[in-house]
Amino acid sequence: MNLPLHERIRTDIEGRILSGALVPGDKLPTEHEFMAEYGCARMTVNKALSALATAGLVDRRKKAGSFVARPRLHSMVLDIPDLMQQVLSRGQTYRFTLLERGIGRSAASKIDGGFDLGAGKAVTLHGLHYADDHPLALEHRQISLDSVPGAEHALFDSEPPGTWLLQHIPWTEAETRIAACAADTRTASLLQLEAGAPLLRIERQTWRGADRITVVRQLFGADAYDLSARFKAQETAGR
Amino acid sequence: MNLPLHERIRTDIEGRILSGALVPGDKLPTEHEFMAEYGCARMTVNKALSALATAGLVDRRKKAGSFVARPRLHSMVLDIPDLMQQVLSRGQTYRFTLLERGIGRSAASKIDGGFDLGAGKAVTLHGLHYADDHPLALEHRQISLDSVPGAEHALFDSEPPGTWLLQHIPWTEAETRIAACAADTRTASLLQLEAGAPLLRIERQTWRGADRITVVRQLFGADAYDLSARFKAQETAGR
DNA sequence: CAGTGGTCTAGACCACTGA
DNA sequence: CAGTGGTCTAGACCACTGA
Repeated sequence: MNLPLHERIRTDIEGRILSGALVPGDKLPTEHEFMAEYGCARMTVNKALSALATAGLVDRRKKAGSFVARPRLHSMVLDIPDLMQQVLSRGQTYRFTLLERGIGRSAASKIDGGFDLGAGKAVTLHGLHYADDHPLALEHRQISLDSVPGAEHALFDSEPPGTWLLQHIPWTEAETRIAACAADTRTASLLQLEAGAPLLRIERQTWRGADRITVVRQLFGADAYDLSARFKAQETAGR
Repeated sequence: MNLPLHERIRTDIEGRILSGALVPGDKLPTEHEFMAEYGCARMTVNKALSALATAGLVDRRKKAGSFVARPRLHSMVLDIPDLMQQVLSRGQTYRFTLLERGIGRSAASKIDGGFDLGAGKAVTLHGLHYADDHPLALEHRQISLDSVPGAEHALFDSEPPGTWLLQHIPWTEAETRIAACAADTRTASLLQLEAGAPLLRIERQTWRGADRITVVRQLFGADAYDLSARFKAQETAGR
């Protein structure tokens, strides 16, 4: 427990805020006052306060000073591990089966839900994820061949398309939508459920810079999956 | 567009990584080499590289140097706006109706799903969120009276419990689970759906430090709600 | 105008860890 | 052992913005 000084200053101030000794809106001492309090250079105080500002715990305004920020509660970190990894880490066997595969204009077999690969050519894939030989999720995916030419001849037999993509094309941005829906008869039979059974639907589009990489929709049986997210309040409130 | 120097160095290096000019595993120049390249002090280079390390784009190892990090893809930022705010921002009217309210040991009417307020006393609330007088979500919530004594006499008529809590007890940590389920007959009738209709189920527990604040389960009709998350790849990969 | 934070410098000492 | 990043100092100049 021999933290650097700027970390100790940071956690010290953080403690005053989280304990409620300082409440949102309260003014913090100035950097010069902290310098005197901790007997250190201003850069060291600045590093601690800047980190707290980046973390969203503190608002800093020139001339006015630094203030305890009002909590922002509009985002949380959602853990979405790779499906194959997650199944394996539970000690189950994992398998992916490709049901269907086609190549064409991406608009032709568009995945509904508002996501869109644009006008170029794309590979369209339908497949099933299995955990311990029980169907876990039905996947419908398009991969842009403009952005990922290598997808044209990839087999997707040993690893599922999502895992393959991660290793070939790191993405820089993704958008995810999560909803519930009822299974149609075809989906129900593939997932070994009854028609109308509730499904968790996850749709995601990913980009690399301005290039659209892939659009995917995954359907999970209600008992098969849940998402879990753990969030420490201000750590991602930076923007 | 007159960024400070450390920001320009940062975005410059970031550009080399995102464009693919530098790939994961590549060694970056040392701080001294960057000093020469940009003609600045080492602290300025250090600030840029430290920010990239915090963002997860770069791994830094003493003696060895700085390297382009392998992408980590296991978390994304999920926007979960306040329900009342979201309804109002769509231009709809919002209303919350309390159906039931009780006080007792929190264990007695525990919300299933693994979340738990512990042994203390708690207020239990059942209520309905309405958008434009149409039921949007059924909420079942417990609030710890040890952590939030003021909840005992709060009315929850003008604002829903979640909004009330945000303004009284800022939380520091939350865990969320998301799943699909089928509506039982009582839930279906309250949400004006048919029994067995698919629902999106969101369960959340929040803490303030070590204190458990609240456990909530919200059930949304499949058409009524979806979650959306947008994620820029490495920005939250800090941990 | 004057106080505040934002940035930058040119050094310094050190811990760590790979060669 | 030697190179690297981690930290810290004691200054400096400046832009911003509230009084």
